[in-house]
Amino acid sequence: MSGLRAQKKADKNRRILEAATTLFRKVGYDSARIEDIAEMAGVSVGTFYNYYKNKGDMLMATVSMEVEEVLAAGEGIIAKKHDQVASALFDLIGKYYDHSLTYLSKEMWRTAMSLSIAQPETPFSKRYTALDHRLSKQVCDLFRSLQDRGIVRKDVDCMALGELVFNNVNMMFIEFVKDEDMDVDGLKASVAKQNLPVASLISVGAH
Amino acid sequence: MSGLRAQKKADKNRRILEAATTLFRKVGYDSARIEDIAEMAGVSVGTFYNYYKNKGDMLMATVSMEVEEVLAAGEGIIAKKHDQVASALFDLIGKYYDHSLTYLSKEMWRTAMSLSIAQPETPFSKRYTALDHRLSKQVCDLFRSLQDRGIVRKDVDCMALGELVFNNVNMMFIEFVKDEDMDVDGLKASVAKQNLPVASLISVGAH
DNA sequence: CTCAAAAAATGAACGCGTTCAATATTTTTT
DNA sequence: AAAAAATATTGAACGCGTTCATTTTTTGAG
Repeated sequence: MSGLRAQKKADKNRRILEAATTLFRKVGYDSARIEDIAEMAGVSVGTFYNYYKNKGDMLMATVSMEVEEVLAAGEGIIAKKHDQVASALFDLIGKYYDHSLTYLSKEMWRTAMSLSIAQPETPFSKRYTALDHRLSKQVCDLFRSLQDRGIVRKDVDCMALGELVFNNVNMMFIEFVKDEDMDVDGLKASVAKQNLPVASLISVGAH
Repeated sequence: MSGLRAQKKADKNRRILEAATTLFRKVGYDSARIEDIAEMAGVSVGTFYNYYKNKGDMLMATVSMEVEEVLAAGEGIIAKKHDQVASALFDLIGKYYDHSLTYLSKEMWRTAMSLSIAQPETPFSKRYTALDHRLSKQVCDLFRSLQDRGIVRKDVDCMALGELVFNNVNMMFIEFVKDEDMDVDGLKASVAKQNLPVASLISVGAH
């Protein structure tokens, strides 16, 4: 039987991933030791490193899942027939933020962001950055969609503005995960306030 | 002589700081081992930890110096009599970026940012965040100053817009330090492009 | 079925940041 | 000036992520 090796491999992969995510959520990323993850998965420490390049790599699976789902949900929001810039932005960004803690804790987000900044040449960082860019592009797409439907002024550079707005969304999310006391509603309110001048200025018919 | 202890202390403090910054710049933050810093400063490893809480704390001294100088320079920019929003922003932000690599390398910036995100409860992170907020406030101040002088429309929320613009400046700086190939001019050009729609929309008399 | 090559698993050892009990130095008290 | 108290220094030891030489398991050819 030639599939025995592949089967064992898939099984171990699953067990390690399961053990890691369980422990990350239970005791936090930092306190979850590789030794513990390996033990819970029923493998040795060395085997862990056969399946994952390092501890941070384990996070990326979860981050990826999280962001992919958010991107899919975002497409649905963009397809809607919004009649206001501010509310369209609020919907899209709200979706991002609402979903953000589904699989990841604030501590896990902090670790992921921290890693992606500290070691930009790693696959981890590159994948993280790529996901960020897709989110950024989605905000641009929303502006363009609104512009096509006559909600946003024709003379606005949607790409530039989308990047600006998304970078603010992202930076505010960093502040959010840095502050254990801040809740999603507070975050959404702050960002909505920051977006308001922009929304009002680019709206057709305003002023 | 009662000052002997204080004198020795100050001397060691200076030697450690000097050794650390020298090594950080020479071999990079990660590769500079505490053991090496201690040896170069002529003290033991334990003594290093008597003077600095941890390795990251050593960075904060440098980051502080860097940002304090930038803030001072920023005040000068704000005091100028600008007649265009776009060019005023370009001046202020350009000053930030031009100064950014004076004392710190990209790697040191990455480490500092990474630490401030990963461990938000540490004094390091709190000081870093406080510096960020002062920079953000300065951008708001610039908008308000332009508004007072009739360059920016009266109905614009300068606070909200300043935060938005600064968060973009900050996020773009993160991308900059993550990419060893990107230069300051490229960074300034990208951010200028992102600011253009905003500058144009809030300018008095435009449209 | 046998055996050699390939693939995978293992855990002891390493590197480095950090801690802490023991030691040394300086200051204060008498 | 001697003893006691306060403060500073030290480096061996610890924790944990990561590596790697060795051992075990699986595979496919003869």
